[in-house]
Amino acid sequence: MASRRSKDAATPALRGKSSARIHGTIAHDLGVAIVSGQYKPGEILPTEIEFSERLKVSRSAYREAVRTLAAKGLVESRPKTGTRVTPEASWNLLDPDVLAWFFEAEPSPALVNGLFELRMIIEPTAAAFAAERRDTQQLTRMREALMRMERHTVATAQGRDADREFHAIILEATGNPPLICLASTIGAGVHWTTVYKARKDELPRDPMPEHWRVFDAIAAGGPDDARAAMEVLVRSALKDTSRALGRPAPSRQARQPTPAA
Amino acid sequence: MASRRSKDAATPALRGKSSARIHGTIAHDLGVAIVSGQYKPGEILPTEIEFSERLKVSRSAYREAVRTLAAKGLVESRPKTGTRVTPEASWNLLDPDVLAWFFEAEPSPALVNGLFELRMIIEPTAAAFAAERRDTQQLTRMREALMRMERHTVATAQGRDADREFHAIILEATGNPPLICLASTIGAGVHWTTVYKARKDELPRDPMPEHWRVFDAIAAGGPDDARAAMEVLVRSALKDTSRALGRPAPSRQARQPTPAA
DNA sequence: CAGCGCTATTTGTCGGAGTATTATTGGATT
DNA sequence: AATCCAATAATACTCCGACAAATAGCGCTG
Repeated sequence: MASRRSKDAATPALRGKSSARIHGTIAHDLGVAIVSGQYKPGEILPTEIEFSERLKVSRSAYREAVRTLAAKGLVESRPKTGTRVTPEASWNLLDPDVLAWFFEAEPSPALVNGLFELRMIIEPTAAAFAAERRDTQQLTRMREALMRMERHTVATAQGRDADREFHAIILEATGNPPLICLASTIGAGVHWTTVYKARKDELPRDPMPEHWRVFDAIAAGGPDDARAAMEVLVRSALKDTSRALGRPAPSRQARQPTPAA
Repeated sequence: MASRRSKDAATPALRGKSSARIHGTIAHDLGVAIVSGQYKPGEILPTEIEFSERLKVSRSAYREAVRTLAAKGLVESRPKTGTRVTPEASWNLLDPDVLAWFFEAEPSPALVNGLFELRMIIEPTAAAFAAERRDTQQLTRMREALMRMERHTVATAQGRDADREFHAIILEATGNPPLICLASTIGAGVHWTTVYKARKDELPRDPMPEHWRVFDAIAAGGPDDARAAMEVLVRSALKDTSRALGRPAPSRQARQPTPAA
């Protein structure tokens, strides 16, 4: 797939954040190209001079983009050798940007399945911790998030945001810094739950009762109840999506890394 | 051959390992300064020109270092405003470098405690998955790691490396990409288990029997046994260190009911 | 008082020149 | 023949100086 930034700087969709900068867009585009397999692990990118000229940007901007990717473990630069795509094992999957880049294309079933397993591992215990440690303000924010989710439904972007926020506040309420950092990872799993469910079922089951049960248990300060309620929630989410995952996704055959001149 | 690891921590000019590049050392030093609280969240760094001159490096090199830190969520740069240290919530704690920077100074008890809780959450289930999914080669590597750990003991750096490797192979054997990425995080927890244990107990308990029991269960393909054995292992590690941390062990059974109304 | 354009400041981008590092090669040595 | 070592060449790394773009804050204007 050719890069969308042709010779003329069209600046199509504004990413909203700081991606307006050139080094940011290069990092984004190159990052997506790498995680989508367009550049494979072990492969060596063109030299800085050649690639920056091809992209019509200065070497400085290109180098800063590569520095960003190197910080996330996607590439490794050394003199004489060049800049090489690192093996997937060293990619920092937990980085919010890397995860987002994965989901910009259709993510691999292994990754989506891994995220669900991670939810199953993390969230019940996190809910139990949250039941013991949450403060009243967090409780209020959880309630508001669920009410927003109920009002907008998960069919809308606002409803899905509220869903993610509810799960994020639970992690925040654990007071555990590493767990809090997993919010974006868990959030990605939560998001794709609804995507797969909407794709598969014409009449999706209402997710609100399960969510309210988790909330009630956390509000009541019952860690065991919270754990059980969250287990039910995640398990049903897993069930909703496992069939969608069992079926092979629309196959996209291996494409050559055509260096479109 | 083994002469490369003459890392002197007190050599400002000579950074060990592969970060001989200037932008790498600047990123490292600034990163450590930030996570250790020398620059606090919300604070604005000196301008690029001033800081790069103070550090006696070019603006380009300094900018690349900042780009690395921004990729890890530690800072945020905007024209006119400058480069600001972001709130801790947006720091990517799961990034191996960030975690290492934390541990270069004495990490906060909240972080260390959080890592142990994370181990408690992740590792038992990971061991169960590993018992079902490991291949024979991974089994061999686990055995070799444990034998190295036994030979060198955790009093040596080699023994501790072998310990971390054993836990990493278990995560790898789950086949779950996000879990595999957590290896460095879990590894940090494993490492600090031994540090705190050595600091507290004059005659540390032998960790090998527990490790071998986990291995045997994984080798036998018994997920429930593996989970139980790993729970014993992590729980005793948690017990060893909770006193050193000066916090009551967060065992949820012994935990008192919620103080919140 | 509110809105709005101006300005100053800071990061962002650019091009070029020279340096440091290192994979490779080929020759000298054993 | 195999091994070691020095020269080589390719590449990223560093530095410099200038200009462009963005924007927070201020002062002007209505």
